[in-house]
Amino acid sequence: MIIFTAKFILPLEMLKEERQRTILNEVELHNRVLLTDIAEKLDVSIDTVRRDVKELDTENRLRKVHGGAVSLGFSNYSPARNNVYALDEKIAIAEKALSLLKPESVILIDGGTTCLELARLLPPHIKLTCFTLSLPVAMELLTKPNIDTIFIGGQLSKDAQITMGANTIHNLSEIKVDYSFIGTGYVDAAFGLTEFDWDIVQTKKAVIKASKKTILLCISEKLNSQHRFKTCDLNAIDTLITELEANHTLLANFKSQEIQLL
Amino acid sequence: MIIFTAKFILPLEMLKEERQRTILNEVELHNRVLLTDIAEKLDVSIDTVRRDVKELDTENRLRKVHGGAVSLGFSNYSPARNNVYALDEKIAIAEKALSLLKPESVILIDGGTTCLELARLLPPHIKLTCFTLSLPVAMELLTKPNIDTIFIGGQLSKDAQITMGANTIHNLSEIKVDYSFIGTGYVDAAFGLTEFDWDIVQTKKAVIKASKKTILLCISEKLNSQHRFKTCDLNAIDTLITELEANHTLLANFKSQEIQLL
DNA sequence: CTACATTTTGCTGTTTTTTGCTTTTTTATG
DNA sequence: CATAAAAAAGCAAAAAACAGCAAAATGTAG
Repeated sequence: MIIFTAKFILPLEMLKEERQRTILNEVELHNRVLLTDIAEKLDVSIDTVRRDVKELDTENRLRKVHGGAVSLGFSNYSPARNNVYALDEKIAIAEKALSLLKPESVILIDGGTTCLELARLLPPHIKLTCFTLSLPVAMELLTKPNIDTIFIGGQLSKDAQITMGANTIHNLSEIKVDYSFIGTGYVDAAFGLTEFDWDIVQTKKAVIKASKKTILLCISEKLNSQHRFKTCDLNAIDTLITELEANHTLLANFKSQEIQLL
Repeated sequence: MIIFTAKFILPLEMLKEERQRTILNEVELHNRVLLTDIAEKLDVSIDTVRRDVKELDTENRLRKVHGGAVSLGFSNYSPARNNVYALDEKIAIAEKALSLLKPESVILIDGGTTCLELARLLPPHIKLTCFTLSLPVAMELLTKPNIDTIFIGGQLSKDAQITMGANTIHNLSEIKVDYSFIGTGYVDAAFGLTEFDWDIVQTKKAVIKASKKTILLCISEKLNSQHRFKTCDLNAIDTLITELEANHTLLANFKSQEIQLL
């Protein structure tokens, strides 16, 4: 494609102010800009744009990066803070899950941040017998006075901080819980639950087998994604809890199945 | 003046920041990613992804592993040990215990603050297979790259933060380790090791039975004290480690026995 | 209106960063 | 120990940033 640019046809001389305003707008709209794009769009040299962006950077109105600029909120993170990804969504899911809990029942809580959130939010008065294979979940459950915690032994995975492997699977084969709350790496209406890791899949299979009912906790962002190893089909799951309303568009694919949406 | 500008079909350029943000999202969403997957998804070379992940790793925003990256997740657990009683003594004991460790051996580490200190001080390079029934010890062992950790399952005690009970004892009956490092509530040259709690005694008995050699870690303050339930006689112990010199007066009673003092 | 200082802008190298490629080394795994 | 995959190291091309300079625009004062 060839663009003909007649420079003198543009009589509107832009003030520096206006230019910078435009750049800021662009950044706030798209979270990022390329210097070259701006230069072309405003028909000024790349150097001018660079100088503008540099100024805006020193004024802390955006952050200049190699090749462009990004909005300040874009890369904001606090390393010290307890930064769980999508924490609000996970809390919403955990709260829905809580409504399923019947006192005196025997449940199993899987690893992962969503399940950990469920463990955190368990009310102190509720009486439960709770199995888990996640170290952080177990730590959390110890703080609940009325929960009897049983840890499923086995080889510990440094990444997932859960026990897995043959011994764990064998131990799981000897129990049967009323409900298990599990997470998954990926879920798809057609392909079911999948994982990145083969060992995790084996463990999750054993968990599902050890459960009368299985409840999947899953933020909507994971819906319609898949990976290498398959845990189970979707119909092995009894209830799917996301942070969305049950009739949300994104859940349409999952609605037809014999699965309870929450 | 007329300017002819030949505009190329840009392959939608991505800023480095955007790429890294995408990688972080993926990691936080699924807990782990493959470098190759990311490279394909973002349509950049594997080297670029590797460099990005390396940067993010040094910034402590994820952990780089062979072939991919994993989320830091909840691994930033550091149980405060500000208020550990007699910490210096316990560190001294743990350091002596370290000298007993042979690479590639299979050991068991009990619960209690002294044993936890031993776990903390394990050097990162040493290769060990390590059993434990203590939640805090297990958490600590997860941070050691070359230690294979196996958690002995069972019912969790809220006080001691270890598994115990029939299931734990049964699980212990099926293993045999080279060394076990145990603590005790009370120890006396004549009465042996005793505890306040009956269940703990049963568990410790099972631990000793599962060990070729048993090493008792014990601060001198506990010497010559006793309580209600008996774990074992002193001669069931192979090595006694205190913070004292082996020829200290307080250890006189223990010297006569067929027990190694350290 | 002119003379002159100041700011802005675009242009010219030069330097730095980024990125993909190749080769070598290391690591994982059977 | 052999094989394959991944990481590391080094290199070169391309893009971007930078520094300096000069033309143009703007402002100011006489």
